[in-house]
Amino acid sequence: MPMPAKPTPSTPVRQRRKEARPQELLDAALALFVEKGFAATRSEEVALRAGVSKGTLYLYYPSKEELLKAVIRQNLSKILADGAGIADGFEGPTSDLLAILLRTWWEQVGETPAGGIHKIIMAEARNFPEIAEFYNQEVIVPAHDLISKMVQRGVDSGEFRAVPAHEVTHVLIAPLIFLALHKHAFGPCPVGMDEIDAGRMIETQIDIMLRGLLARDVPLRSDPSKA
Amino acid sequence: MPMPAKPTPSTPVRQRRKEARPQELLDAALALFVEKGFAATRSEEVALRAGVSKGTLYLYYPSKEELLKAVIRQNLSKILADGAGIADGFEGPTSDLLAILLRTWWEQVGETPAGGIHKIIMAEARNFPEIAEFYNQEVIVPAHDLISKMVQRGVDSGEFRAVPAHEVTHVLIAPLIFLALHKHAFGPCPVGMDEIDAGRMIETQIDIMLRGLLARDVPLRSDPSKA
Amino acid sequence: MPMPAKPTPSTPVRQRRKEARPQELLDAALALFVEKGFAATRSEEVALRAGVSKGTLYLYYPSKEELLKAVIRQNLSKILADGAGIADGFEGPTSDLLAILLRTWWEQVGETPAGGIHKIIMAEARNFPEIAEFYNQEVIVPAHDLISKMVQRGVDSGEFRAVPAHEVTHVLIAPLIFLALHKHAFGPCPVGMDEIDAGRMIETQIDIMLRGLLARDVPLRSDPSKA
Amino acid sequence: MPMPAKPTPSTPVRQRRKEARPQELLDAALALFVEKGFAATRSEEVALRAGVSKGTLYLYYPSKEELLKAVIRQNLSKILADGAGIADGFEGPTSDLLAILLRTWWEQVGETPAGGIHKIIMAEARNFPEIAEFYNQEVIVPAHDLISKMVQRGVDSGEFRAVPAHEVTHVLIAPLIFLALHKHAFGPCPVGMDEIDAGRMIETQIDIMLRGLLARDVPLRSDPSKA
DNA sequence: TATGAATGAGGATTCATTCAT
DNA sequence: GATGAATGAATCCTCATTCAT
Repeated sequence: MPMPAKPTPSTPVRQRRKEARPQELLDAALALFVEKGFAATRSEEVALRAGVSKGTLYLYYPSKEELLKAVIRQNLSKILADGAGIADGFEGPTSDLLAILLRTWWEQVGETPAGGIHKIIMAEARNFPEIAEFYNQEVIVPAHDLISKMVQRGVDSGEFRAVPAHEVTHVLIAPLIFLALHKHAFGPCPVGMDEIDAGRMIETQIDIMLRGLLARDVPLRSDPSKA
Repeated sequence: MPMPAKPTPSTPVRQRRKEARPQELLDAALALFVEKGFAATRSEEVALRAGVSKGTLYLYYPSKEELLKAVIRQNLSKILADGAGIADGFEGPTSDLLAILLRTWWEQVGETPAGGIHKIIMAEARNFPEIAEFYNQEVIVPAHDLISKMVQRGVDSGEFRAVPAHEVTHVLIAPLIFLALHKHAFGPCPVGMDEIDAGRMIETQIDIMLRGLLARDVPLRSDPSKA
Repeated sequence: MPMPAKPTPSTPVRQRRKEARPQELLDAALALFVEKGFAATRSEEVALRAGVSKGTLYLYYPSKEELLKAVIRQNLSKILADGAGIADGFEGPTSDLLAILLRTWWEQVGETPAGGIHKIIMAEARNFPEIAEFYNQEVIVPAHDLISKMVQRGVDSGEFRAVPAHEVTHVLIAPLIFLALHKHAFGPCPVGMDEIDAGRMIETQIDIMLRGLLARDVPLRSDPSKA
Repeated sequence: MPMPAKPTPSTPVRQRRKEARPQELLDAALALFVEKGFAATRSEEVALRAGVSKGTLYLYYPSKEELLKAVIRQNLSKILADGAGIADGFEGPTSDLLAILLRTWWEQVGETPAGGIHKIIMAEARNFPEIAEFYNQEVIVPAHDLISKMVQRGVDSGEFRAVPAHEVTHVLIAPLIFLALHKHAFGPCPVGMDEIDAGRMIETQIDIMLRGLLARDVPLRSDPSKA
C-alpha cells in the first residue's frame, strides 16, 4: 500500500490528535465557561467546540468539575509565571516596575481568555469552595505577595509614602480585575455597553496611583500625558 | 384556631403577609442568587426561604428568569437613589465629596445584599443580554455620569490635575466593585480566603487616589492617616 | 361550584392517590426487578407500570438503589411474620409442623411476587453488599433459626434421629428456594422449560425428608401417598 | 527486545497466545459474569482480565450478548460430560451411585466457576429466553433424565420405595443448586453471611434423602455418621 | 491481527413549571 | 389565593461498539 508523502514517520495522525485533545478541550472549556458560566455550559457543547463528541470529553476528564479544575490549573501557571518573571531582577524605580507589571498583566492575561477565569471563580466560588481555595492559594496569594513586596520596597526606599502595603496592593490590583471582569462579562455585548478603553484606563490608573504613592516632589519617569 | 388579639385593626395579618409576599420573594431570591448563582438556585429554595410554597412563587413571577429580572430591577432603584442624594447640593471641595460618596456607597450598598447584584449581573450578563443592557442603562451609566461630573468639576475648578474624567471615574469605582464582588463571591468562605478589611482599603484608596488627583501643593482635608 | 355527590369528605382523590403511590411503586418495582433484574430495569419502566411518570418515582424514592432496598424491606416483614406466626404455639409432632411450614411458605411467599426477591438478591448481592448483608440479617438468619430450632426440638424429643440441625435446615430449605428461583427465573417462559409441579415436589420432599429424619419405626401422620 | 530462548520449537509464544485467546476470554467472561452479573460487567473489564484490549474482544465475539452465549455453551459440555461419565457402567446399589454423583458434581462443577453459570442463567433467563431454552435442553433436561432414571431404577429394583421419580429428582438436585447459587452469589462476602459448609451439607442431604428413599429395613452402605 | 481513540444511544437524576385540590 | 403532587425536558455520564492505524 503506497504511503502519502511525508506522513512524519514518528507520530501518526491519530496520535497527534490524541496529544492535542486535552489542549483543545481546555481551550474550548475556558472559552465557554467564561462566556456562559460553568453551570450553564453543557459538557457536550465543550466537546463539540473542541471538535469531538460528548464521550471523548470524558476520555480525558472524568467530570465537568474536573474539567473546570484542569482549566484553572493549566492557566494558572501562565498567569503566575508572567508576574514573577518580570519582577525578578528588575533594577530601577519601583514605580516603573509597578507600571510595567500592570500593563503587562493586562496584555498577557487580562485581555486573553485566561483573564476570564476570574469571572468563573467569582461566580462559582461558593458552590465549589475547593476550587476557590485552590485559586486563592495558587493565584491570589502569590500575586498579592508579589505586588505587596514591591510596594513595601518602594516605601522602604523612600520612593513611596508610608502607606499600608497590603491595602495599597488591593487598590492597585482592583482596577485590573475590574477591567478583566468587565471585558469578559459584557465583552461582545451587542448593545452599547460602555466599551471601556482598557489601555487608557490603565495609564490613568498608573498616573494617579503612582503619583498618589510617591513621596512628594519625586517626579515620575513614565510620562502619563502620552496616554 | 385562636387568633392573637387585634393584630392592628386595619390590616389583618394574612393581608399584610399577602402584600409583603413579592418583597419577601425578591429578598429571598436576591440572597440566594447572590450566594449560589442564578442557575444553581432552585426555585423551590427561593419559595421556602420566603416562607411560601413552590407554587406560590409562580403566582407572583411567571418564571425564574422573570424573577431574576424583578430582583435586579427592584434593587436598582435603591442603588441609584443613594448616589444622587448624596451629591445633590454638596458644597465644598470635590475631593471631600468623592471621599464621602465612596464611603457611603460601600456602607449603603456594597456591604448589603444589593452589593451582590454586581456578582449576579457579571455572571449572567452574557446569558441575559437584555438584563445586562438594562443594568448598564439604569445603573452603570448614571453612576458613571455622577462621578464623572464631579471629577470634571474638580478639574475645572483647578482642584484636580488635568486628568481624563472618564477613565478616572473607572479607576475610582473599580476598587469598590472589586470589594463588593470579593465579599459576595468569597464572603463566608470557611477557609483562609484573605478577608479584606474593606474600611481600611477604602480609606487607603481615598488617600492615594485623591492625592494622585489633586493639583500639587493642595493639602487634603480628610486626614487619611487615621485609617 | 357544585360538588359531585359523596366525594368522601375526609380524603380527597389527590390525597388518596398520594398515599397509595409508595405501595404502587413498590409493587411495580418488585415485579420488574424480579422479571428483568435490577440493573436491566429502567426506572422509568417502574414509574410507568405504577401509572406515574419518571419524576414521580423520585418524589418517593431518592434513587433506584433506595427503591430496591425499600422493596426488599417492605416484603421482608411479610415473609418473616408468616413463619413465626405458624410456629408459635404449635402443639404436635415436629414433622407435622415442618410439613405445614414448608407448604405454607410456598403458598404465602414462594409463589407470590415476594418469592422473587431471592432472585434479585442472588443476582445483585455482590454488587450491593449492603443489601446482601441486610437480607442475610433480616431474612436468612431468622428463617434459618426458626427451622433449625424445630429440627433440634425433633431431635431432642426423640422424634428425629440425631442429625445436625444446621445442615438439615439447609437441606430442608433448599428445595423451596430452588422452586422459587426456578419459578421466577423461568416462570412464564414461552418455550417448554420444564414446568415443575411445585405442589407435588413439595409433598415429595416432605415425604422423603421427614421419613429420612424420623427415628425408625415412627409412622408419619401426614400421608404422603395423597400427593 | 530479547526473547527467552526456544519457547517450544513448534508453536511460538505469540501463536499459542493467539490460539488460547478465545478460551482466555471465555474464562474471564465467566468469572466476571458470575461475580458481577451480565449487565454490570463492562466488556472492557473482560478484555483486560484476559490480557487483551477492548477491540480484540470484538474480534472473537461480535457482541457482549454473543459472548455470554459462548460462555454458557462452552461450559455446558463440561457440565454434561461429568454426570454421564460417572453413571455409565456403575454396578451396585443405586443409593451408592446417587451419593457418588452428588458428591462428584459438587467437586467437579458446583465449586468451580462453572457452578456459577446457574447464577447467570437464573439472573438473565427472562432477558435471554433463547439462552434459557438452550440451557434447559442442553443441561437441565439431560441432567434430570440421568438422575431420574437412576431413581426409577432404584424403585424398580425394590431398593427404593414407590416414589415419583420426577419429583424426587428435583428434590435431590435442589440442594446442590442451592449450594452453588449461594456460593457464587454471596461467596467472598466480607461480612458474616453464613458460610455454609458444603461438604457437611451434602453428606447430611445424602444421609437423610437416601434414608427417606430406601424401602424399609434396608441399611445404608455409606455411613453418614462420619460427616 | 491488535489496539485504543472515538462515537453516540441510553439511562439515572434534577428541576422549572403546571394544575387539581 | 395557596399548595405540593405530578410532569417531562434537559443534562450528566456510561459503555457497547466501531474503525483508522
